[in-house]
Amino acid sequence: MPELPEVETIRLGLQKYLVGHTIEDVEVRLEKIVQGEIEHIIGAKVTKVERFGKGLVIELDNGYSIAIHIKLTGQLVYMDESNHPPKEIKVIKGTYSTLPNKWTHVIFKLKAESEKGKAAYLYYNDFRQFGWIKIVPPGELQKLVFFKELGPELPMDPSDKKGTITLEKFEEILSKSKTAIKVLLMDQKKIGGIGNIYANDGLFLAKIDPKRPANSLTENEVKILYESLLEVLRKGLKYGGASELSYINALGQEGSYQKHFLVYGRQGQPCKVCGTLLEKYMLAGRGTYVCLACQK
DNA sequence: TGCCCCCTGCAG
DNA sequence: CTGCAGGGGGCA
Repeated sequence: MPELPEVETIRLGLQKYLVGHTIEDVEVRLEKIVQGEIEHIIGAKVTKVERFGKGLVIELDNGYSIAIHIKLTGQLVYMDESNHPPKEIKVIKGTYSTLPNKWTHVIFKLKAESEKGKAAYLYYNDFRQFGWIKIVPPGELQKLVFFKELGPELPMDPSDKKGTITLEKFEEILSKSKTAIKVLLMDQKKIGGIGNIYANDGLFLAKIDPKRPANSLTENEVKILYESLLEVLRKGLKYGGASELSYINALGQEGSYQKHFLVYGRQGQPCKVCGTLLEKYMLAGRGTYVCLACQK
């Protein structure tokens, strides 16, 4: 998923449905996914769900938190007792199943919020098993490598100015690096949240060649790229993320940004601007999609 | 800064 | 069967 718009979509769902629930029990079916001591979160209540780049943090009322990274194929799905009969959710492209299934590695059992409320479950599924869940003691979140080294983000919400990357800051980040611009955009230590889909689409929208050294962009190109990235990220969020392989939101629903890809995954198909057939090549080990006519 | 690796499953 | 997949950590 697993880029900023997808993780943010999951966060919005968890914030809505998880907050207020008390964790009654945690069933770990695949040990390597979970680090830390489970007993510290039993009996604690969820107070808030935050996102840092592509990482999620579930905050608890006893000061502990649950840090989660779903990597490429993790899923966090909330279901309460009203889910009868159990609905099927997408597991992998073309494969649907009810929960829990063979890819469910952790199950959080949640108490009802009130006597009348319904008990619920939060399932963590991950067919490639790359994701992780860490039980973090109070105040120790910043000790995790992922959070310690995560760079600032682009301001998805125009009103969110704190700690986000302004155009001036973006210019500064690019000017200090001669790495290929696409590789820099995806470097989470420099900029948090952008992955392969939105880097490809953003560069296309800005008409910039992904291989260009970051510091070779003109002032105007930097400005256009900044606005293009914000546009594709916001569009991704608006469509609830891109469900290519296995991404689904906190209720198990698919997003639809994949229907609006500009260049990602569209090699051999015509450019939406000029009609030239799009190309694909590998750059730093990642699929890179371009219109050779539009992007310079 | 670049490569290999962690895994499983699907497309070609 | 081989190669590739929204990520990123650890190593040279």
